[in-house]
Amino acid sequence: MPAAPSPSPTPRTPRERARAQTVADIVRLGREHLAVHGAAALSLRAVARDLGVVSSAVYRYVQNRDELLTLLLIDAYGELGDEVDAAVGRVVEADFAGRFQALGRAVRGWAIREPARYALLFGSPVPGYRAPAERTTGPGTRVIHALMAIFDGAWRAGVLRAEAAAPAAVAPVMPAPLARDLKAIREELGLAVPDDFLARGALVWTSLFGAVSFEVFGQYGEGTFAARDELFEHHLRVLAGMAGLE
Amino acid sequence: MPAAPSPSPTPRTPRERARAQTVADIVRLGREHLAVHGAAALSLRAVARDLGVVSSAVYRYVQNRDELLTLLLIDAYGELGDEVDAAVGRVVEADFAGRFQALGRAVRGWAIREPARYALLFGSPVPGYRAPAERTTGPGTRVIHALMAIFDGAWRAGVLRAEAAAPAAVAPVMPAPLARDLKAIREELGLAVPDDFLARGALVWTSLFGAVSFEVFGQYGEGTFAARDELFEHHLRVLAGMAGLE
DNA sequence: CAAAGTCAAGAGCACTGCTCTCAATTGTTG
DNA sequence: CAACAATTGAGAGCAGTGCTCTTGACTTTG
Repeated sequence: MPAAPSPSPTPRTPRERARAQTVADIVRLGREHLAVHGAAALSLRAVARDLGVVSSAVYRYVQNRDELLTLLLIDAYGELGDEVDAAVGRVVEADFAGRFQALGRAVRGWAIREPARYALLFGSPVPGYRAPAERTTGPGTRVIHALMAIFDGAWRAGVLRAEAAAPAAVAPVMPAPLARDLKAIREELGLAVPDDFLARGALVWTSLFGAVSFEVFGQYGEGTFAARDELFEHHLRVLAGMAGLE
Repeated sequence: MPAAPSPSPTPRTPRERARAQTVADIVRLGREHLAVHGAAALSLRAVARDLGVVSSAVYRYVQNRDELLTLLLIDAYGELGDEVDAAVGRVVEADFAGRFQALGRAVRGWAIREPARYALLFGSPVPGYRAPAERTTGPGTRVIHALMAIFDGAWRAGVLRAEAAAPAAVAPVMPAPLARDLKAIREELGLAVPDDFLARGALVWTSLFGAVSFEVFGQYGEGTFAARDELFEHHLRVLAGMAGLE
């Protein structure tokens, strides 16, 4: 049973230390392969070769290819979350629009710098691979939490434009099932923003990643949109306005 | 040289007819495999087995795995484009908001019904595979063209809310490089909508696919948003408002 | 110091994409 | 209609993949 012992937060024995180091090396090499060749081309044998070890040996440290993918998933979520948090933290707390822009730029910057890892997180799911929710939901929700914290802070500060949320006939009332979802989310995250802003926040969230994905995955046509930076900045402004910021 | 003769719009000789039929069978089987197992798991050998033929035989009809992917790409783009066109056409031409909603619902409906094929079109690119632009841009631009036609029609009809495009300080002036891109797009598609609406149309485009991708790729959390239909309808309304429709 | 635990290596299975050769079939043409 | 040529399918084979199992050696621990 080569499975790693579950309760090993800090390696104590020298053996555990060596083992943790080897696993870390495997993740590092896997990250490099992932960045260069993409997720579907991630090969345990190639990692083993780079590690200077025969292929079967890595199965001592990693259960299978899927578990390595999970480790890389967590690793990538962590790095993205760190960069987003750092970027947001660099803007003064009261500047909600500025924080939102910083978040958006951080996501886009990381995605462009790490297209393969971004694809692993937000692209089409790897066939046959199902991310274990209990290990990935935590790191995977940091960005949306940061985004919602900005919107919620703006609401509490009273700087969300009420007119933005319900201009003209844009349904100010939520259907019951959706209102239930929004209520659960608001309670779980300890938010105060009302339904329409919350739902708009979700749309801003998906729209942000939609714009980034289009750029990273090459969905924009060849000739169209050479001014990617300016286009994204424009989108950020419009999205901020859609959320009621600024 | 087993490559198919380029100019073969309509097969004339019996051999060409049989050949075209075999290629069609391969695409059909490939589509089924794609729908069930996903793009990365698409196996020429498996298709050959289903075709009742040895693996090397299919190379007589399809150059390699990548070309089969290209055929499936075109096939999927075509089907999505057909469904979108049909859905839009079912709404009276003057009802621009209705046409937009129909387009959005058609995209989402097809994506949910065909997640693997949707992932092939709009998910992370298949590693090592580069879609040949000369064969895929045509079928691949039908949705955005349909979307832009709706916005342009609304503009020409004078029903785009001008206030939506430039509320308060939301940059009414475009940076020069972006303005150049927008000008080129407007001229190529024969549009009349001004810059800000055009850029917002692009954002609506990416946002629509962002929302659909989140849903299809399972990016929403487990418990969150059980009311997917209502959420999407809300998003459609907000996006329509963002574009200035309605 | 010996037992227990851990490890790397190698062989092997089933699968993949793809190439090449060879024989047979098939359609076309003199 | 028969001969020819193009086309096709089969099979072997190469290099790669994930993964399992056994074997022998090594390290840590009681």
